[in-house]
Amino acid sequence: MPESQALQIFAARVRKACLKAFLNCGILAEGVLHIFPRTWAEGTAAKAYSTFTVDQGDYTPDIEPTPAVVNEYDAGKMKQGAPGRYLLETERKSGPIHVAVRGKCLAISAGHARSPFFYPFVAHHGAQHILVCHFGLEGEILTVPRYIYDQVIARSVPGNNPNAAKAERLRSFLIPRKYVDPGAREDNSLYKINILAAVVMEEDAFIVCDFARIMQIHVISNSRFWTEEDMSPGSETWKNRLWTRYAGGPDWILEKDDALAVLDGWRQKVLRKGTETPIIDVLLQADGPGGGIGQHLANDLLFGAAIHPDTPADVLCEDDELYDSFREYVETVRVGVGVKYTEI
DNA sequence: CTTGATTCAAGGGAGGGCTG
DNA sequence: CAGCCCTCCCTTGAATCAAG
Repeated sequence: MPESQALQIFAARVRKACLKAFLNCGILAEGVLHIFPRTWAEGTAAKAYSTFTVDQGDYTPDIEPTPAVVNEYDAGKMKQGAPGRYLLETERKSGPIHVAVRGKCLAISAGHARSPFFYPFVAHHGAQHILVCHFGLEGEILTVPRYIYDQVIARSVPGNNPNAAKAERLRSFLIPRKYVDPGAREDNSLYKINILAAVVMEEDAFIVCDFARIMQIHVISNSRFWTEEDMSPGSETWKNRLWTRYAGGPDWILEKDDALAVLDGWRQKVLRKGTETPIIDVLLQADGPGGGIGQHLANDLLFGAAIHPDTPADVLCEDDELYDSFREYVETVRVGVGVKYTEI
């Protein structure tokens, strides 16, 4: 699910569900962060690869001191003293969920946050972690009932890597047969799922999974509690910490003025230096004027703007009328092309 | 030498097509 | 029919190639 609009819709649904829960029960949905190093990629001799990175900030483990039982396979992949090891060794305290999206990246806060708006009289102590997801090729985030989540993570098996020793380290979780859809393949092999991390609530869990193990996750911790402000466009956290791990942005939906400025700057550069790269390829560059909108949305946008994807960038930039029509179309981009808020 | 453009590898499941 | 091979799915970033 590397698509901007799919993430925006997921985020909108989470916010709606949280608001509904608050209106019905008077509390915000709370969750804790689980990580599963046993499912993470480890790269090859020829190519280094790291699924996980962490920004510990000023967090200290004594904030969440309750010891946790560390799974042996997780411990094998994330050794004592490795960055982020504190996320394994102690129990997380639960806290309200906040969600933010920028381009193809999604961020979910979990654990011990207290919104000053909803909890004006509660002491603001404790820690919180934000899980930032970069979905890469085929990663996705799903919502599953908590009782199913508990069954699935209960048992891990060797993954499908042809190297048996490596498969032992790159593990998968076993999906109980009763949850396999009718019509799925009918052989005797195991049904597996790679859950890299999860935000776990009382009745549901958001699971971050990727059969190819190519997506990447980044955890940001803090000693002070996070706020909704931290997860909003323009905040210090938003600008300097939340999204710095992965290339991309400004977001065409949430940071439109900045995105248009980048687009205009890109045009000037093309006019000076010229490039025949097809506009579709330009939009797919994470650092380019598309800011990481993803392949499907880029094609949808060009279709909506009536511009052929293979149009050379200099043809688009040198024609005032063509460029202006494209720019005006970019200004109309909302939560997703062809998707109305009412459908969410 | 610099810059830009292109190629490649990383990952695992699914399904089509072929062979024994 | 089992088993195997091949292709598709699609992004990132390093490596390589090409042009100025």
